[in-house]
Amino acid sequence: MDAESKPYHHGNLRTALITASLELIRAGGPAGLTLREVARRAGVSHTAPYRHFRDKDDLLAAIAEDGFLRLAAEIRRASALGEDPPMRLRLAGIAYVAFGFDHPAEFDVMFSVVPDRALYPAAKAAADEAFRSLLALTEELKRGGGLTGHAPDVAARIAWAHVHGLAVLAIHRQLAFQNRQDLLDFAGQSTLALLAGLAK
Amino acid sequence: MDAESKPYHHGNLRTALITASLELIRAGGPAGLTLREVARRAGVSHTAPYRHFRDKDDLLAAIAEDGFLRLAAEIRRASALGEDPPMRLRLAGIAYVAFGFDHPAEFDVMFSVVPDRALYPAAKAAADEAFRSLLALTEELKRGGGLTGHAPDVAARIAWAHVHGLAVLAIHRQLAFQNRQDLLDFAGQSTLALLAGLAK
DNA sequence: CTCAGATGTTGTCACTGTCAACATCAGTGT
DNA sequence: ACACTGATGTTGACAGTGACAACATCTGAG
Repeated sequence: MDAESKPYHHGNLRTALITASLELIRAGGPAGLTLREVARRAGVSHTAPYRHFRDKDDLLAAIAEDGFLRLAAEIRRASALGEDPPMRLRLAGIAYVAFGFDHPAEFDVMFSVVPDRALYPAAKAAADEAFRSLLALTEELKRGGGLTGHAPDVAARIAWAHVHGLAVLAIHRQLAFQNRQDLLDFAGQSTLALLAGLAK
Repeated sequence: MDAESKPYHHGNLRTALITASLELIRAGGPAGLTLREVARRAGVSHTAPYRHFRDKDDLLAAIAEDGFLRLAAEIRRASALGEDPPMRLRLAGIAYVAFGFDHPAEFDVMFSVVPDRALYPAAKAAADEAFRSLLALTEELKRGGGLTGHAPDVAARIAWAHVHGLAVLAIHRQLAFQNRQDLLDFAGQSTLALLAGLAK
């Protein structure tokens, strides 16, 4: 085929659809996402997406899954740079907030758009993996003596809620930060305070 | 008019529309909200809502405003029961989480559905009032010596993010609580740890 | 080299948000 | 007492949407 003619098959539609979806959500929020517009951007007919996703929610679940996998990777990457357990947990928390700030569209989809995660096992599994990355760090903290009075899984949920709230509020501009660095500095302070409290 | 005939004017449409909207969101999430279905439930034609709300977002903003006002009231009510500043702040935090758990539909709308709060001054004012209720408590905490190393407004934002994350994750069933009381107990533990950290 | 399954298209349907034009009512000024 | 004006509600229309069914095209396993 020459450069002008389009092949009947796209070749990489599924990925292209996810990419286009993220663009749309970034531009107009979750409400700005339209299967037909997604198809248009991928240069494909308005029902082509149904060959790759059962319905709109299924597409959102795929985006969420992808997001969780990348979040988990990001947490592990960042925490590995820390020199002791408290520092590793803090770096993980800051990475979480940074991920939310850097990928607000994915983040929104990951936590609020998908209706019932139980219906989307792949997305659920990815979310669980992200949580386990955090849990591993509180378990390590416990062993290192930096955690008294709380079980590691309790501490993991506390820490998760903490950074999650920060990320959500920052994304929706409730916290009036000027820039990314201000937010991350704030996350650093905030997680430090929480760690002090968890240590006793 | 007798009981069967409908008057031409509804009499209390605005309120009825908000009530019906909340029912719909509770049942089917924000995506389940449809202006036409709302109108149907209020027993009114499909364009009647436009006499009370500029468009769908305007209706959502009204729901958000109402929610923030009730949240602020709830925070003040609960915190007034505490005997010292740390306890008052803790009770406020628990009340925040309880509000999210008890009114998940409103909560969702308040924080994620309204696209740009700046366009809806009434909703923004209500949100600011809720935040000020929290800020008053951290200022009091500072005066009482329960807050070192952070300015009251920083502490207020940290506390807000903390309980907000808890509420959001609980609403979306990420935290696997069996019931309301488990969640509130958890919020109690969690805010205690944070307060300890903020005290130094 | 065939042909079955995977991938993409056309056409259609019920439903949605919104607008314009019109109908009815409630209350105020005289 | 009463007319009239603004507030409230209705009818009808339009373009855009998610989803389905029927059909077209391609690809690779045997």
